[in-house]
Amino acid sequence: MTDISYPTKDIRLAVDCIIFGFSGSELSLLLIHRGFEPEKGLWSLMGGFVKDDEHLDESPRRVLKSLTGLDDIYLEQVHAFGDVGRDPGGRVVSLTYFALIRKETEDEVLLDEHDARWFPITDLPELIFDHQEMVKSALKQLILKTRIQPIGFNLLPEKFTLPELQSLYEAIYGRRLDDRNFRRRILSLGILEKLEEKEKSNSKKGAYLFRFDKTAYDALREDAAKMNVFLTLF
Amino acid sequence: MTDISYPTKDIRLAVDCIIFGFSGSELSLLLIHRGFEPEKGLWSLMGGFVKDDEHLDESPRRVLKSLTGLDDIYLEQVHAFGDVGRDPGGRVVSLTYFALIRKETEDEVLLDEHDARWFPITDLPELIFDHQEMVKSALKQLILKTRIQPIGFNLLPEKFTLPELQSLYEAIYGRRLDDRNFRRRILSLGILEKLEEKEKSNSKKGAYLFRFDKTAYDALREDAAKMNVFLTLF
DNA sequence: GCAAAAGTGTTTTGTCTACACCCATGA
DNA sequence: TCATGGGTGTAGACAAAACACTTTTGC
Repeated sequence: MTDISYPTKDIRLAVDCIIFGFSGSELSLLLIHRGFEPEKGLWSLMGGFVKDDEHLDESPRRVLKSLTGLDDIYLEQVHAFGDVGRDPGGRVVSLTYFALIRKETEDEVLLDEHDARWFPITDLPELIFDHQEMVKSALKQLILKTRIQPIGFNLLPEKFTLPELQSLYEAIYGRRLDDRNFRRRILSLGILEKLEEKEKSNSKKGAYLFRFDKTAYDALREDAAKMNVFLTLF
Repeated sequence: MTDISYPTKDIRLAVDCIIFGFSGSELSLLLIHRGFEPEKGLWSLMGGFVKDDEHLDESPRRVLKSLTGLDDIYLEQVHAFGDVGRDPGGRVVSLTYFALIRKETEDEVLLDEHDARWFPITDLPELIFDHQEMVKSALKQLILKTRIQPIGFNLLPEKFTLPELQSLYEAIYGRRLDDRNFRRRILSLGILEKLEEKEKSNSKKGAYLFRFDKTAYDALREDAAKMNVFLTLF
């Protein structure tokens, strides 16, 4: 939350966004520099108050649009934080959402205006209030969800290489994966469409580009649902 | 939510509890009969408004205490529901919590006073507002969580038999499990302490009682955490 | 021709599945 | 003695883990 007015003594409802991005081999978070008291100078999640006539899930969309210029962001509600006194300005209950965005699609000018910066998830600055805890729970949810739903693709360009995809999983899970096993596993699911093109910016040989095949995934998921069985992607 | 007053035009924050219980071989939900308009005569989740100076997680505890007389209930926050117009009485954002309680520990008199009744999860009555959706998401979370954390024990007495435990998992997952495989798997984790006593109410031979061994589980979980690896219970 | 990343296969190990019979006891 | 639920073992299928070398090509 960045809004500094706390008009009533009643509970106010805010949203805070944990914005994940990925590039190279690093998972990172978009944070904004807090230019006012309290806790001026620290960093915080992007947030805002929920409007009276606004659908809950619209609220983070509006906030993200204002920060990045982007629509169509993958968003998932994480948790409501409501300790009395968590926000020194009054009783604010904050709903957190994590967002997955494709870095380099965001609007640099808007980011600058908000004094926003990307930080590697492994090296975050000090955050205001309970935002550290919010990040932690969002990351946990991202990890769990990634295992069972193909949401990671929202962090990659539409076309991506297998080494890129592997790096992403490694960044999310925080551990190295065996390339051969990774390939075999992810390809065996049949949810990746191999393209003819190669991406040559990372190597001389070039790596084949793939695209996520939503239709194939939906079929896979339906099969699993029919048998009341758990689907694990990786 | 059962409170019928909506004092302001601003967003009000409520909690609704999805109360799971287990007995025999059935997972069930505790619902209350709605005695006033709108939607009088239907059934609803137990709920209430969050108080101005109340810690969020305290709110469902208070609500549950008033309904069942119980403290020390396993509670987990699920999701915030905030469609504009989801509650015809005003803008109410409702936070849902699922609760796991040991049936037969609850206070019958209080339940009667609230016109509360247990319903099998497979055969629920019509619910008010979006409570159906709330139940669905809570059940989904229960299923997912059960796989990776030993929360099911909160639905069983402290001492339980393996057939009981298996029935519980079957009820939660909604499918039959092989007894031999179930036993092998759950025992191999080493998180159950076998007692000398037998429980004879379900069979002539009697089944050994077990107790959840939290210490062993914590050690197991820590090992998994160290290796950044996923822990699956069943 | 060499450095750097992409791509490929096999063996071993362990885990999950499927499946059928004996045991203990109260009635 | 029989009906009922509790308890056990094994073989085969499958999936995961471990592991090393070849390919391509820009420089």
